[in-house]
Amino acid sequence: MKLGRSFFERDALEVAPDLVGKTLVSALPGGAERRLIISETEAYRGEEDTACHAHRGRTRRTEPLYMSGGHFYIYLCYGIHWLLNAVTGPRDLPQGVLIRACRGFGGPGKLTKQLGIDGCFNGMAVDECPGLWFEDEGRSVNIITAPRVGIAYASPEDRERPWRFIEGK
DNA sequence: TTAGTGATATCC
DNA sequence: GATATCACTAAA
Repeated sequence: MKLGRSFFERDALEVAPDLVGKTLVSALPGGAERRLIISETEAYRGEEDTACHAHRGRTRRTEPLYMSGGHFYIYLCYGIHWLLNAVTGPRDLPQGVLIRACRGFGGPGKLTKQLGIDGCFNGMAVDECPGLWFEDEGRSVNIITAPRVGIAYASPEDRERPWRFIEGK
């Protein structure tokens, strides 16, 4: 069953662990579908979170984060890698969940490459996007939490927050 | 460990 | 205008 916007209109800290075990589906050119099971996510939570892109306020890049939950936020990192986020929470509260990995794929940049994701999905609604969506296949998994990675610039307390969610066994 | 890559933010 | 930064990856 396809996940609707209401799934994402909750706090990022609820959505991020819920997303682990869900299926990410992309429609490739030519009609094929690629289905991947999400195995790792991270929550970014508002202007108060110094690791969140929005912590310096609203800019053109972070604009999608301020939309209501249920939209994609996709941006180019290091000039090479598209990173996929799902926007969560109410409108005007910049929260999001970074999809870090799926089963069989080790990193956020690899994921988007594998799924053929690029900036053209940025800002699209998850339930109105013809090429990319989430599905709930009734899978339940154990979750392991850990500190987020790659955010050395954040404040010490934000660096330590256990807002990374990994599929356990 | 380090080079590569380019959009974005921030500073003149 | 310029330059510093960056939620990464692959090669060595």
